[in-house]
Amino acid sequence: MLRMKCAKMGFKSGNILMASLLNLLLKGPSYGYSLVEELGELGIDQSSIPYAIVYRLLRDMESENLITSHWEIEDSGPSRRMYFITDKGKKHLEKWLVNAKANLKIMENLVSSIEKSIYEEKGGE
Amino acid sequence: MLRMKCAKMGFKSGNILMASLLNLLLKGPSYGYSLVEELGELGIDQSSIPYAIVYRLLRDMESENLITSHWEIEDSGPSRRMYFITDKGKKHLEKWLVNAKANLKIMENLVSSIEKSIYEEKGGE
DNA sequence: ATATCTATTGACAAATAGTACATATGTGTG
DNA sequence: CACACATATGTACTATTTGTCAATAGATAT
Repeated sequence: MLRMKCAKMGFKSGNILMASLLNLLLKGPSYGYSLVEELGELGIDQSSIPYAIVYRLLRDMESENLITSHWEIEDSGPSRRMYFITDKGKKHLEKWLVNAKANLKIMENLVSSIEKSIYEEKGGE
Repeated sequence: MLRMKCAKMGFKSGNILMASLLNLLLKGPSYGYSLVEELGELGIDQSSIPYAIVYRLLRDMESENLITSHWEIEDSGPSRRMYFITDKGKKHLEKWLVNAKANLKIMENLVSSIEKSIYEEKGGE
């Protein structure tokens, strides 16, 4: 708990960004640039997600065989590296989900414990 | 969102461990070795919390004035560095709480979105 | 004596995240 | 045409954070 230790799931698995990307790719293949925008459409402050970080993460995920890619040459505009989720990626996401749900409960407990402490500390009771 | 970027709260603030420690110190002063055990009593796998990490974090927190400390010489056993939460530490914990609650909602949304995707992917509908 | 428990710390290594810049194609505009 | 701009990816470097290992030291038990 506590640190959402990555080692336990292996490979940057505590990473929420990775889970979000796998989630998007589960809905269909996509590429780096677009994925950042898709995240933005989900109400996430896009400026907080540098492209370089997403690109790197995608490459790391590919080297872990969670996704695969190939070049897609466009008639207009630069080529895109299209990514596809693999079976391993799907399983990984499912495992992440189980872990995340457990972490959520821990966080909820911590939050309510802190709320109680603060209330009591302020002379509630 | 997504990365629970520490920079936003400043100083390792995404750290759940830190919040847990501040929470314990809000209930009363304590010292490193004991704090690890207190965390253990909360059902947390103690082996996942190396002492070195807690000790370091406490020192970092002190250098940020979230806590203060002084040596307490025991009649029996080695001396202990007793930590006390400061007003700044209390305020910090309150701010952390607000942020954590927001992050919880984001995580909940992500989790339910992933659950939905997986369900549909598996031929639910 | 020497092993074990309590208690803290320092030094180093590994993992993760962030910044800054480089590259290249295509489109629109003056 | 020259230039800016949007699309698209990547590399190199830096900084931060986390994890591991060993050292130290007093007290207690065998």
